[in-house]
Amino acid sequence: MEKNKKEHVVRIIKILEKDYGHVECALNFSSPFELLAATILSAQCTDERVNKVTKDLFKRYKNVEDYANADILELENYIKSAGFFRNKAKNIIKSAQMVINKYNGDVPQTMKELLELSGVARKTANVVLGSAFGKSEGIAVDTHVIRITNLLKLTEYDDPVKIEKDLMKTIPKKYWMNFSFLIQTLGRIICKARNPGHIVCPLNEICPSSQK
DNA sequence: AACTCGGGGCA
DNA sequence: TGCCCAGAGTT
Repeated sequence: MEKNKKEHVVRIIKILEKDYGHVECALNFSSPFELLAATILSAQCTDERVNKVTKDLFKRYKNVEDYANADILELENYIKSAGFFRNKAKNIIKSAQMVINKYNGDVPQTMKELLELSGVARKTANVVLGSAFGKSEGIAVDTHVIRITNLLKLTEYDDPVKIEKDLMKTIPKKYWMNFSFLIQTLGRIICKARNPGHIVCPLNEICPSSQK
């Protein structure tokens, strides 16, 4: 029973990997702090918009010190189109200062420590742990994951904490990071919140919610 | 549990 | 032009 559920999820992952690959992160970054900043920016914002913003942002600010010493109004201006820019600018600067003061400039690599940074909750921490360090402690659950795992009947709740626990039981650990990436990609391109593209969906043979 | 924080995309 | 989308923090 439990074994069948695992095989079913792995089958879903394999199908999505054929279309969307193994990149394991939708955000562009070249250092752990850049990924942290990009992931803080991705709250309530699409990854495409974040990548547009970080293109210039990462040219202006080169390292953790640059963010820690940033003028908040200037930083706000760079990230404006990511939304909630006042909160996010404050959070990025505060997190940079904490990384320097508490961790000697290195982004911490545990869930417990990451959650203490500002602008970082479980979703962001899971993305950073998985994509920057390959040290997943959980599964990044965003609205795409909630919507799509419920459609697939892998989960049956709206509570992200409950969903993450359920998924951690059924998904083998080595797939944890890529699972979120693949579901988010599917959600962005095909299985949208409004008007899901059942006809062109690579999962339409498997998905209980797909009309045949 | 409810509220706040902004901007972009689409009808 | 108004509605919907996408997380974290505070009260």
